[in-house]
Amino acid sequence: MATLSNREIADTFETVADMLQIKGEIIHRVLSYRRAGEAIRELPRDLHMIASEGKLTEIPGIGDTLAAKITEMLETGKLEFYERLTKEIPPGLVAIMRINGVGPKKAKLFWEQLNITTIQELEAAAREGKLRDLAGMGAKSELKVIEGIEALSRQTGRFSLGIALPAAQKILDQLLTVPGAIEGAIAGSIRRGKPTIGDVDLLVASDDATPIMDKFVHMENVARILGHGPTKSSVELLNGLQVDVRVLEKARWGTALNYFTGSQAHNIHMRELALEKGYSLNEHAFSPVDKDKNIIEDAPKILCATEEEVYATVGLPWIPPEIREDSGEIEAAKAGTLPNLIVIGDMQADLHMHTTWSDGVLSVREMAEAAKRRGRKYIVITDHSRSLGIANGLTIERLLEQQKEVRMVDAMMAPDFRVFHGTEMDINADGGLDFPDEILAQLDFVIASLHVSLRQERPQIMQRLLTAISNPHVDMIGHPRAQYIPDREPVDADMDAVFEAAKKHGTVLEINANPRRLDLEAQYVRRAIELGIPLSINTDAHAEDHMDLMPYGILTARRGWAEAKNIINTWSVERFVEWTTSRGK
DNA sequence: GCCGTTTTCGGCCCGACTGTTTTCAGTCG
Repeated sequence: MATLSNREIADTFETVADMLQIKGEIIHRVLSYRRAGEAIRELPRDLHMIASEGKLTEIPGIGDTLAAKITEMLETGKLEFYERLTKEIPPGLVAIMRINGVGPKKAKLFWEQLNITTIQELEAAAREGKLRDLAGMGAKSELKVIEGIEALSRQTGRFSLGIALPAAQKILDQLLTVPGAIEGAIAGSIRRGKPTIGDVDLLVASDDATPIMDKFVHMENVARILGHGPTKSSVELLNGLQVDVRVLEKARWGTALNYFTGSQAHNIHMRELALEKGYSLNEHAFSPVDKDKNIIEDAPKILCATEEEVYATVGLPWIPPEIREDSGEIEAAKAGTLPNLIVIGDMQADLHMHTTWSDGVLSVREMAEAAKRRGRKYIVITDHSRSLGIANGLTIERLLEQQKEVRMVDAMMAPDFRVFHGTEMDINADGGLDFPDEILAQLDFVIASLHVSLRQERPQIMQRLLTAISNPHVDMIGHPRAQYIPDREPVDADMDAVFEAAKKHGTVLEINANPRRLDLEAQYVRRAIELGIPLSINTDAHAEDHMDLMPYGILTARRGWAEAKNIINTWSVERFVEWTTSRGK
């Protein structure tokens, strides 16, 4: 039977939303499909499982109608409603809407007036000058379409947080050198710690926007100016990254930072709360409204210089940016049950790293000292195992040889700092583990990870993962979904079953802090915590500077509502030793 | 199409910028 993944169903709903919008459906119906698509995309559980429990309508944004459509897709592999729509609206128009500056109205215009249904046809028409005479179009709009198509072909999709965050900081630092710039912040999805970034949102407080905007659009790495207004400008950088800058007065910093941090869903919820309190909220201020929700012009507005004031005005405590997704954080804030999210200072240890014994660039001693400089109290050396030839994986003989060196370094650095010996053992393609139990029993901490044959079918992947999770010597699964951002999709794993097994065997699941991984992702972190599964945040460092990637792991954990108590490497070394010992080492 | 200590019907967040317009529609976030 045809089976669809959460992602394919989310894609279908979002495509349906676009098609309905081209049709001119009322926007709220369109948004329902779009919101449902987003909700499904972020779901930590398989829709099959939720459907079999009859709980589809418990997903926020899914009612009876959409639940029935999900069920239809799960059972038949397709959606009749979508099939019908494709006969009415050419699917190519959905792709045309991805061009910057082209929305549903223009897509429909090009289609109805010129019978254009693909990006290729649109580009040809634009180059022949056929678009400029259409109603509402002109020579400039025609040029924008061409530029938009060129930009689209350059685009490599979303950027990883590890690329976007440093780039954003660099630009912000430049803008803050402009005289009159008082304060700056990175807002948007970077501030919320999302693993992939669509565009960069920067905020600068100043009484004079002009010089800041000028500096911004004339930076040397700007490929194209997308907009240049008095308070807001946008550019596309040479690497394709889009950056937006807003300049505002310091007195409105709180509302602005809150608004531009998002998420959009969180903002909408905040504005609804504001209306309940008798105010219209925007990025500038709270404005008193009458009972028809019209702004009372001469009534004094409330300006907020800090985010704390914004939340206080709607009767809430400040909510950390990482959980502003309208996924329960506002309800938790109301109830006084916001989590006490983990911070970098809670981290006592790094349990996953590599040395020159396999594919790292520093010795055991050098890694230990690098970790100590960063305030860690203990580490585990976990080089690759024998089957991973490309990474110079350790044979049993070399592993035991390495253990002597680790013990020596540990003796040198103790008691202030401890170095333990472990492995990052491959879970082989045939489902076997790369070291026998009697060898694993001699190690302090055992990670098992998937590195090869990642495109296997779900039954093979699950057999491998469950073998590793249930082995009594395996303490942790490294980067459990084996994704690589943005190029490689995660393995096809049944995460419900992974969680069930991890819970049963007390096996730790890793939050790999490398920004190319960030695996587990936040929605799975949150689910694992709900189920009481121990987690760990590690850098997987292959060099000294990789140890500085820990904050990315912290961001991901915070997005998953993690507190220090959920993360085992916040433990003292004594507790860690006690725990590994209790696991039969 | 969703949702409900204001509602099972009637609501559903808000503004900046652009390009085409003579006062605003479309797009984006």
